[in-house]
Amino acid sequence: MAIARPIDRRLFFFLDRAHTQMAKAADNFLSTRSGVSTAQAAVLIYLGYNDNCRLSDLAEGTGRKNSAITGLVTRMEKSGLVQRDNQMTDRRSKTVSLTGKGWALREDVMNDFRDFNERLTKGLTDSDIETVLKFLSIGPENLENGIN
Amino acid sequence: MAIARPIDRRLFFFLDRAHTQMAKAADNFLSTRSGVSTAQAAVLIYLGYNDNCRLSDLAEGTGRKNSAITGLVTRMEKSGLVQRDNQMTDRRSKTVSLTGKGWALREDVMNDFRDFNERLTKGLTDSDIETVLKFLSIGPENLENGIN
DNA sequence: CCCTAATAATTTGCACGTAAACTAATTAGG
DNA sequence: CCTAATTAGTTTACGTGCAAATTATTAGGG
Repeated sequence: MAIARPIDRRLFFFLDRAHTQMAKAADNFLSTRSGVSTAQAAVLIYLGYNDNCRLSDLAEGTGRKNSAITGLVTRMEKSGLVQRDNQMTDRRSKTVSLTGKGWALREDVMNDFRDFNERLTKGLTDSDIETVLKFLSIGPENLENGIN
Repeated sequence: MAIARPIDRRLFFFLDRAHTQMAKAADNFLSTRSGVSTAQAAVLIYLGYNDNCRLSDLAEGTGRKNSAITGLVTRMEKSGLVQRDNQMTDRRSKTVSLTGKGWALREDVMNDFRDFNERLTKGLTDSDIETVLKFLSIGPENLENGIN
């Protein structure tokens, strides 16, 4: 019943709520501006750096599973932001690339992110930010390994 | 094109990826143990402190909308963890309470969280954790206000 | 007292994620 | 060369969230 550091207890609740609410806030921020979701924004950003990559690369790069990417890319294809193409060298795989519309929207999204990041880091020093980054990046590696 | 602090750029990516992956890790951690999702775990925890509350209170307390709670509670009711009851004083509202099975599972979940928090904070000092908490709690308030 | 406001919960339609099963194409080993 | 394993992508079934519309009940103002 007694817990060594009471701070530990709070951390989960903050994480759970922050996880839901920051995602909501980010989604809200973007959708009232560029009119795109965070998930789709991440795709736009990634493709800007890795245009014409395979679907699997996009999944890997954005931290999603292939099945999630299938639906995501399909929706974005329908709104004319990206396009699928068959790869000649390997007929199993397909590539994704930004359309003109996709490139244009990516510009807006990048600017939105700059604003969003400014709000996000307001009141935090560079050193604080490093700590947060350390925390955020600790999650995936450290947590998954201990479980399997 | 030139960005003042390159650290700002990374923050979004880390946030997006961390958001997805930590939730996944937490879900994984819990489901391979107590066999419950993070969303349902949050309900168990909350009800432990506020048993027999209204559905709206549960929504408020867990940071979700009523419509999300309706489905969540329905699923948990089906697995026998909680139960709905009509409130006599106000026939519009219903209350939720933990069943015996729900109380038992909550115990496990509390222990899982303790372990999870330990992994989560490994390598961070108390001061680091305070910074992270500051960051996590900055989100909701600061972000939403600037938009509306 | 009645008609309108507000409130509690639900329903509907959509976005987004997973896991697991499946199809099709490629690669590796006997 | 042919079969077995692997890989790429999709499909299916489901959990979880939102916003907006709907239903039922309560509360409040004329």
